[in-house]
Amino acid sequence: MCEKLKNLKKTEYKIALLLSENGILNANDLQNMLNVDKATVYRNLKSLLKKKIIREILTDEKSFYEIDCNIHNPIHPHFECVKCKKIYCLKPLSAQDTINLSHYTDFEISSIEIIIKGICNECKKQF
Amino acid sequence: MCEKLKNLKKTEYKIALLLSENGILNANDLQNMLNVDKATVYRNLKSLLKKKIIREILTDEKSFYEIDCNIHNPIHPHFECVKCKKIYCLKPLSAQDTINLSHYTDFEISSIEIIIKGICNECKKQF
DNA sequence: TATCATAATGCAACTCAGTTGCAAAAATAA
DNA sequence: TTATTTTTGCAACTGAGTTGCATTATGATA
Repeated sequence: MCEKLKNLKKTEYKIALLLSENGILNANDLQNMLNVDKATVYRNLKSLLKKKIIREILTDEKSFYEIDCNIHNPIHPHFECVKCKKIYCLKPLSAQDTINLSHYTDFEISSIEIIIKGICNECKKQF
Repeated sequence: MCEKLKNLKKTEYKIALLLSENGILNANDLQNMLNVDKATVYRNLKSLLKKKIIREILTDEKSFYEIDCNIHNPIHPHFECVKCKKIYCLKPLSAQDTINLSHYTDFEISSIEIIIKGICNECKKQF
């Protein structure tokens, strides 16, 4: 359990816990699991994002969320299957693969997101 | 001018040209520049995407598009300023920075998108 | 415990990017 | 020219995410 997760409000904490246990989820998943209004889900997701407790992964249609405890869940690329729309978390990049951001001095960088698109193994079999 | 751009339909071609000349644009930009209905813009963008003539960059609120002529516009990371929402094209990764995708054998990869978020120089000055 | 202030929630209405059905217009074929 | 196919405009729709507001829950304070 991450230090970060202490001192959260009730619903924030529940969301953080669900994401810790289930990996990557979208707002609708969370709404169903928590049985609360979608406005409540989105409001809590926003405050968790602001506190940098969760990360957002944008896809074609909706956003997904995952916990941001660097030790337990280091930053990693995501794979989006264009057929089934499922999101897969990929292995974190190895040290030598890590992108060198030091050229980009014109920007104050706060986050990086690598999205790889294609077709997953399951869908490859089916089509 | 890319080979790819030959044999396009009229509106497809106009969009491809605008993107070649202007870099990165969104659907609304294109609608205004072309003076056509937004449905037409989106339909043409979709077919250009399918033909792999343009690339799509997803951001928080809307998508942006850029031409996909590998020589003239190689794949590169994008920077999204969280303040002004502007999208910047960054220098392509150097050879040693290029991500090694060979581990990800469970997936048939078709595209990669690296989005870096933060605050751009302009906004840094202002706030 | 009762009272007050503040924060969190539910609900409904809204926004806005993107999609879709359909009829009209344009392009192409015959 | 006429017939067929493709593209467009329009208007209505979809669905993710937001917002205003009244209600409920929480927490502080006396």
